[in-house]
Amino acid sequence: MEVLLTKIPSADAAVKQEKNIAQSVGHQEVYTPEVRKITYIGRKLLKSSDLNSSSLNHEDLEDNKEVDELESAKAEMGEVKEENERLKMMLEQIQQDYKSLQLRFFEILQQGVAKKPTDSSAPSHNGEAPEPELVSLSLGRSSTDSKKVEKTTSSSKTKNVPEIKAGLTLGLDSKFQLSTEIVSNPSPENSSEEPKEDDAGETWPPSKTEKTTRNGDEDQVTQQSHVKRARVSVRARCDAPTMSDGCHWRKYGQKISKANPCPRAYYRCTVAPGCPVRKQVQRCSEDMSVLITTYEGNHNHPLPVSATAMASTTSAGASMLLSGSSISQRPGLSSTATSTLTTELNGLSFSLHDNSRAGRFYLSNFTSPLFPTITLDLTASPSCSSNYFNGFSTNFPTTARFPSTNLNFSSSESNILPTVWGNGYPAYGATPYNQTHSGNLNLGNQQCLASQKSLTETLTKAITSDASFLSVIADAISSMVGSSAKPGDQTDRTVESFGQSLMQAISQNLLTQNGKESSSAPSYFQGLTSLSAQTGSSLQSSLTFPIFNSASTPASDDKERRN
DNA sequence: CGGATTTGACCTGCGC
DNA sequence: GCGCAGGTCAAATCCG
Repeated sequence: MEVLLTKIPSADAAVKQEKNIAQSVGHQEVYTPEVRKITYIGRKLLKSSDLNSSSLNHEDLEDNKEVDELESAKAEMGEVKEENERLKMMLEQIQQDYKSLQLRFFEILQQGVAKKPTDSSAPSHNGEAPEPELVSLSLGRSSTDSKKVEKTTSSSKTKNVPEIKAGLTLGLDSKFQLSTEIVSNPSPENSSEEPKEDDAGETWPPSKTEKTTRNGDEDQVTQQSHVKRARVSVRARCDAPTMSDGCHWRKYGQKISKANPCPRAYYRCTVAPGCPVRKQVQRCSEDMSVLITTYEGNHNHPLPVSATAMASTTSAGASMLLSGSSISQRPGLSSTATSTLTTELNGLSFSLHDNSRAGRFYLSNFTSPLFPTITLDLTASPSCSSNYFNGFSTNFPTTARFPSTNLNFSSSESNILPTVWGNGYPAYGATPYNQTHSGNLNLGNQQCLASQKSLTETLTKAITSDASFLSVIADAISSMVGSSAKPGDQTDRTVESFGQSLMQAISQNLLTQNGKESSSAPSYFQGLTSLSAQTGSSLQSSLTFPIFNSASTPASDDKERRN
């Protein structure tokens, strides 16, 4: 009987320990092999205790064994607890770093755009252009490269060079040229619903109908919403007449603009009647292989799966743009000198440029100056990266009212995206861009060149072959930009951990957008996972990236070129 | 025959 | 007020 009395409490203790382990582990959300081991031991003890309770003829040796196992289990439990504490502290540290970095990022942004109110006030009287902002967030591009681009851009144009307040380009240094122009009107407050426009069904632009049906006050409101409407542009190398974005479009007009000899086609979303979303498609005058697509408006209907990625991209881009605009209007912030902040994250160079004195201007030359435009530039080739800036800068309207933000997702692999967004049209693998693949990975750290190249390739593939990933990046940046900044934070590690912040934001957006979908993860995502794992981010491996492949491709390109 | 595209006309905003 | 440019409309046309 004594044996039974001693064994039963030990079994109870094992059960209690197992429960405690489960509770503590569940609370910490950390499941280590040690925990599983202890749990297994506890179950084992409980099982043996049940057996012993039924048969009272076991020896004391077995009892001593169990006691020893229990002791060891207790010791392991203590270790696990300590490890959990360490992990918890690490998590807190990472969160603090992320927050501080985010705050620092916004400080830099605000410093970059703070000069705008003081500068734009005086020159506006002289008819000069208000200075748009260009926030530069460069992936895989060293600061010197960025400066070089800026230098070439600014040097090539000395007259009509409005200043850039701040530049944010997210690019992989490469020769691959892909960019798209998306126009979207979702201001943060209007992105979900735009009663005045979307509810009306047909609203873009509302000038005609509203003028006849609304009074003056409503016109003011309309004008305000009109001003609020943001455009997101994406430039892409594409031989197809239009870029596949998953939606169905109907062409309703075509015009030849003054600045671009290539005709501009106007499309209207026909997925649902009354959808206010329009898009403009125009080829780059400098490089006919570059297709510039401009989206504007919010879909008032459920989107096909293949169209959600681009829609989220436009929405995120527009949100980012509008967020930046609001920041730029903050008063009381002193201007800062041109600065370039660069950090290297696992071989990727994150550059933050403040071009407040760089004297550059970035605005789409074919989008109306009435609309704030964000350009997602995935190109870095001579014709559409540096020349892209030059070309636009020379054609910028001098009365631009809104800042333009450029996101440069450059890639050296020029053959990736066209095969995806170009509806399987022949890729640009034969172009010289491919030959400059690794030579332009100017990441600033020769020691990590191999890993840099591999990571750059991974990200490049992800960005260029899948617009969903692009949207994730846009969302990530949007979330970072859209957050409120708090002054007075530490500045030492902010730049250094900026890349971590970005990657965390990307990871979070990845999980948010794709976490519930399951499919085989693309190879580039595996690379991203490893990249993110090294930066303290957590990624899951079961993500899916829908590819644009179902959109209509109006066969009007030849006819357009005829005109 | 129905849907999509073309294309000239028209509207609107802006600068001079 | 006029001219210009961007954007849209709608009849004509094309195409599967």
